[in-house]
Amino acid sequence: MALPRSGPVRSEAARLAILDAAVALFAERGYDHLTMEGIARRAGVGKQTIYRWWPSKGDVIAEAILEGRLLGNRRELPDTGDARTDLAAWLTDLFTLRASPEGEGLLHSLVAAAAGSAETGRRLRAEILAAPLNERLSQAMGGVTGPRLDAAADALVGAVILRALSREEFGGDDMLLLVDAIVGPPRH
Amino acid sequence: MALPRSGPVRSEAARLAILDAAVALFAERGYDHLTMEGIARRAGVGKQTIYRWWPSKGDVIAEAILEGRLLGNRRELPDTGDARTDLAAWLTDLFTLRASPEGEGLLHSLVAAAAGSAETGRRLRAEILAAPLNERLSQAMGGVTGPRLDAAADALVGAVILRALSREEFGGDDMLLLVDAIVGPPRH
Amino acid sequence: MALPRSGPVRSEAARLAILDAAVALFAERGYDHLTMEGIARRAGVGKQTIYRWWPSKGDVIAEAILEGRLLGNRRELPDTGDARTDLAAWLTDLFTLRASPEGEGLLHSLVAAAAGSAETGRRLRAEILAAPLNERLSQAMGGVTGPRLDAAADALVGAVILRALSREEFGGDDMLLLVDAIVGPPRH
Amino acid sequence: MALPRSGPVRSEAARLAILDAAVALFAERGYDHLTMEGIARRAGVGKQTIYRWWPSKGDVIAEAILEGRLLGNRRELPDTGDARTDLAAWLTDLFTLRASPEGEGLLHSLVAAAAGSAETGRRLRAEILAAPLNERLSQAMGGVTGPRLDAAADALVGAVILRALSREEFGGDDMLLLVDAIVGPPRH
DNA sequence: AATTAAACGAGACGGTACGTCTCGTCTTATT
DNA sequence: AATAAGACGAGACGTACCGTCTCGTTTAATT
Repeated sequence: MALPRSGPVRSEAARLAILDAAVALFAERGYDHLTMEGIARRAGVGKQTIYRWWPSKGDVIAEAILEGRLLGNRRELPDTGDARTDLAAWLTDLFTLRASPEGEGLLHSLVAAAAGSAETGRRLRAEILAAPLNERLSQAMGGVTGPRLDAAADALVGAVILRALSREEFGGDDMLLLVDAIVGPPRH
Repeated sequence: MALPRSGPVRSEAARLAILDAAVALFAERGYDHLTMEGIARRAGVGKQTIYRWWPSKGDVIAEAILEGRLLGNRRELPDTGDARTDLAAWLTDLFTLRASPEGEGLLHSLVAAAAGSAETGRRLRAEILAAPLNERLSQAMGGVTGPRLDAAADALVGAVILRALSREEFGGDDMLLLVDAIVGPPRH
Repeated sequence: MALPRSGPVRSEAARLAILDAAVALFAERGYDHLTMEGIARRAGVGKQTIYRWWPSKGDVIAEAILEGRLLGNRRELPDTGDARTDLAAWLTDLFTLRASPEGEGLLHSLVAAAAGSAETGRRLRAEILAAPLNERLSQAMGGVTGPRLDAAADALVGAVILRALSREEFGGDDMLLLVDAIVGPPRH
Repeated sequence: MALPRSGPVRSEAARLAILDAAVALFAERGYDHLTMEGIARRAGVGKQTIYRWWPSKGDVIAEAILEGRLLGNRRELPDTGDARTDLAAWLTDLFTLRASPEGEGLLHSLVAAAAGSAETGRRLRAEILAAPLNERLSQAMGGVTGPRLDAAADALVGAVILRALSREEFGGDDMLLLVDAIVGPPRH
């Protein structure tokens, strides 16, 4: 039971303004040009109001991910009936996140954020590996679940991240190859 | 034809002192506490001497990786005769890189460096996925080479990186499961 | 005619807690480390309770002076029969106010408070130049009163303040010399 | 003998810009609205450049006083032949320093600065009590010098400061009375 | 007794300034 | 010409207070 306390209550308007500002700046300039001061300025908020609720910029971003503000609808897989091509298409979409107009690319920024903040790391993986992927992947692998499925999901997404980090190109054929390597070759 | 030039030539002593200092600070405090100023101080070198030869701290680290100063002998796989357990052991070793005494863990720092610097990203993957891994993996997969082998290598290493980023635990059994998922189940 | 009003009246307990806290912090850390927030914290009082009754920290201190909490019994002169040495002793006592264990010295703090707040300035002079000094000084000067006496009193106290501000030393002999300069030389 | 050092030398342009800015802001807004940040902004200088050479705003102001930028020609006494009226006129001029267009008055600010900074206190007294006053005062008192003269000078200036602090009015007649009290009555 | 309204404690809010740290550039004297 | 040293303008860091503004609770005088 929470002990009641008098006094003003946390301002939801400020919270939203901060997350909005953080997301906008993150998209525009990337994670490591993101500053607490910049967020406060853009949000029209005192710095202390950010520090009061989040210990670091990483945790602000983590909360934004949790609310689905950074990945948008990228979490949902297409459904053409062919799980193999659906998975490849979704991975390609994830991969191309890395190229954003200015800044270092959203995917690199997410990875940088994850590297710097435990909470962001946890949430990023949880978001990306959300239900839709697991479900479809499980189907494609003949109903596998548990650690075996987790390993496959991590391998799929991890490979994409690794190639994005290395600035390797990754064509549609490569993506199909990757899916096959993990899901198994197409059955005739 | 090289145009002749008078005056002193680049100081190898300074170059080494800078790389040594960068590596030491990187290991002690992690990538994002690493500063140009700190490197110069520790190396006993003017800041300009760093800026003259490297555009950013990411590129200093990239050169250190290239010279094998950051991963040490972690590039070499054990050889017990059983490729499956050798690969799992090597991946576990890579994964445990993430826990360093202080700072954020070497693996997180390497990932942060890779996210922030194209050159570091390229070199990091090239280093980790060096010949030893490819060779052994190829053997374990029955002589596969080319894009098919690359996909498997990326999946293996990518999965480890993703779990490290998410601060997920990753036991020896999980690692074997992962290897099996990609290499294929153990043949009797 | 006061318009009648329901509701609680001003809390004397809060008023005293605030003045106590202000005096304690003033003595410990000096006028310019004194903060409204610190007073509220120490007094166990909401900030608004201070702002409701005083417009600034200077006015809180002014009220504390008015109630004799800052100068204590320093307002009273010794009485040895010899007005000349009594005055010198009292001035020396005032001067040594300037050396307090920590902080900038009570006298400097009082002067800073007076410089920053009109009300404090008025009260400080009124307090220091209170009846006892005027009476004794008048006697020593052969019954002079009015502007002539005021000028002498201001000269005496002002000289001490000026030397305190300049961190000049001021020995007992100097103090006698000062008294003589204003009161006139000792009559045989 | 100073040990030789390579590297850039202190920028005189920056030093002057800082002192100019400090003096301007001091005059416009008073000592306690004076901020390091404001000085840096106005001077077009990094904050570190101020902190590199002065530990506090008090010391910046102290240096400005030392260079005669704050009191201007107020240090010089008029010379009408009558020392008594010259002294009174000069004291009146000093007193009216306290009324500046906006802010708290230059004299209050100087006193606040002196209360907060030992160096400023020392320099302020040295500046105000400079040679011209001492010389004229000595003449008016029949050639007195040494501690006896110092006491008189401190009494004169101290009385003016005390009345300024207390926001007491101080007319020309009062000033003559003060001079007489210390210098002695006019000889016929 | 019930109503009403202000005083209270607590503390969140948008701000400003603090003093420190690092950035990348520029200026010295030395080698 | 490259170096070690480090001053410079710039600006972010995380903290401390400012003065204002809710909150929910407590306390009186008025109904």
